[in-house]
Amino acid sequence: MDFFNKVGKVALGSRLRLMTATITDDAARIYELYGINFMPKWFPVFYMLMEEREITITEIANEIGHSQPSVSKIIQEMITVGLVQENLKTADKRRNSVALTEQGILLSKELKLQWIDVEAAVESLITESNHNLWAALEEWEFLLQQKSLLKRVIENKKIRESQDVQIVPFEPKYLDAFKALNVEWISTYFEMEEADYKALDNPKEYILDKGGKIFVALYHNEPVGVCAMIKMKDDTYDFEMAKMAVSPKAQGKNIGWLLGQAIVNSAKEQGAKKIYLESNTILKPAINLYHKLGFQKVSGLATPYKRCNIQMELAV
Amino acid sequence: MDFFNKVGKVALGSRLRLMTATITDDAARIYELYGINFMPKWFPVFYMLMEEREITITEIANEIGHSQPSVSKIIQEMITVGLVQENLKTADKRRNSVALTEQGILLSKELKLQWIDVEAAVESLITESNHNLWAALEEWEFLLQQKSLLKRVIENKKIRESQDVQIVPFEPKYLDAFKALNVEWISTYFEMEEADYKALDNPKEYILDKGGKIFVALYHNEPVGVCAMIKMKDDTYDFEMAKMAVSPKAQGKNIGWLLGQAIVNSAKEQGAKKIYLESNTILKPAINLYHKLGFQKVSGLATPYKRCNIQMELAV
DNA sequence: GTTGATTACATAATTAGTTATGCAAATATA
DNA sequence: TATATTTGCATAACTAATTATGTAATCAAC
Repeated sequence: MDFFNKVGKVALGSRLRLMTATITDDAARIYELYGINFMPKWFPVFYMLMEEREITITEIANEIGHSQPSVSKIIQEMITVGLVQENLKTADKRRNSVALTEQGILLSKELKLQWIDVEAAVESLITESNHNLWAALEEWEFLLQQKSLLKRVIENKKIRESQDVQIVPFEPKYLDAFKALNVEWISTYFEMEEADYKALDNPKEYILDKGGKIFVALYHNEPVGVCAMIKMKDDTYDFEMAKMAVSPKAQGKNIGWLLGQAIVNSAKEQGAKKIYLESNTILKPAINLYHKLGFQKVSGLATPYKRCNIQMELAV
Repeated sequence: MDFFNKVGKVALGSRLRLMTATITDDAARIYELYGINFMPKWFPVFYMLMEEREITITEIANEIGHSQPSVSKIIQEMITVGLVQENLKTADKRRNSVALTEQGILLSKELKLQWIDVEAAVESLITESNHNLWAALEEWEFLLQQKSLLKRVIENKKIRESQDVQIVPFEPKYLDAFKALNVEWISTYFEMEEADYKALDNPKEYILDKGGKIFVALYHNEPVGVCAMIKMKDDTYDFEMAKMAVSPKAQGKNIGWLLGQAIVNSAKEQGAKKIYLESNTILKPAINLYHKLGFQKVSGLATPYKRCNIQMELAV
């Protein structure tokens, strides 16, 4: 298809669909050719019955990767043409144990001959081709099980969008954003406290003038994330990472990571040894991010915040 | 899937179906992720509209390999959500020329970003894998267009079944079969003639004793095909190939070819130079077979048969 | 030993496509 | 130029799957 070369690999799904359709169409004609009264869609179920002699519907579904209702219907169809018998006595009355009838067993012998020919035809296609479709499918099943297409796309989205994110130092024009972004999440999960108002209303006095820094994340030149590093008077810690906030509208763009990295790098440049932070375990994505940045849990330090139930540190 | 390794390549269709399902399922979730109100199945149609600006439904269908009703429905769905407009004035009033609306064009810009991410994800899968699924699909589309799976299976069936066919020399016990098989086809297409009865009733006298031969094709030890080589008194030709008959029940097993080969080989062994035959052009498969065996059309020879309207020869 | 959760299955509703059919417009043909 | 054929499309009917839902049987936990 010329179409697919034009469109590119986004059309993988469509291309697969078409290939599937051509193959199954031919499959139907092949059964006709052999004069066998058999529907292609019965194949995987029938095959399981050939192998297992007696098996339940759910077992078949799990094995062949169909839904249970799908197998249920196929079994019913095969019962009406006399290939399968059901309700073989089992202890568990919910289970519907099914098996081939005499006629089914007879048919399986005919089918085996046909499958030899089909297998040979597919083999010949594989031999003729440079790219092994069968092997590719097997490999892709594995790769997609490891990490789904969705996950892979999310990753790529993050990377692409984080390229549009700029991390810049604080300027007075970001004063409102610094407060608003923090108030947004704090008041969603907790309550604003005295210490919050101090820092958010007077960042110059409480953060910058004391040797701290604030970074702002811009997405398309809009401030969508902020984070502060506050100079500590402590012996062990040089800076506290605090007031990190990312707008919900801009989530999934790696912004937290980029802000955290900016803080850590800046601390390094200033010769810091250790960074400290306080948080709450209900903020799972945040805790996750801190872990990724390298922070480790510590305990026992004094804090002015009620909402703090976890403390972490990072040796720069 | 363990199932597919157990079953083997007959299950290619099923395996493709499952892969298609997983990919399209994820595709739907990807659109959700980007907050785009767009159905995966719209994709190929929408893409064509992006490329072509104005295009008819049948044109789209042909290009993307869908049926026309499928495109028709998709277009209608996209019209109801305001992405597409229809019935742009054309000279030909049957045609329904469609195009993106302003809103559609706007959406296409969002979609392009998403497709970049999907393309990158597929690319990464291709890089991670040894077997290139995309390339395999392209190659298989080509190979199947050259020769469909059905045709390939038919070929394999012929080969397998012709292995069960034995070509043996005539024996008295095949006398009835020799006559019956010939009467069957002659009386279907023509009328039995004087010369037919002579040869079929007394093959010993009219064929074998004069230095000719008869071969019988056995399928599961049943005589299902016959063919005679009759010694000719002519200067140019050594033998006439005649009375070839294959039971309709045993067609498609290459039996004609095997009988013909037996005749040709036997003629060679006896040092023959040229073989002759008579036939009728309404027997297309037979004429085809003679061509494959190497026979060429000649003309102008006398014949006792009314039904003869083509004469052929083979230089051994 | 009752109650709640889980399991096995059937049935119903939905989905994304397909063929089949019908009709009007356009084209070919006698 | 009348008539037959072809084309473009919509609509209907069907297909092969899916999710959603309901129900009886079984298992688990107090």
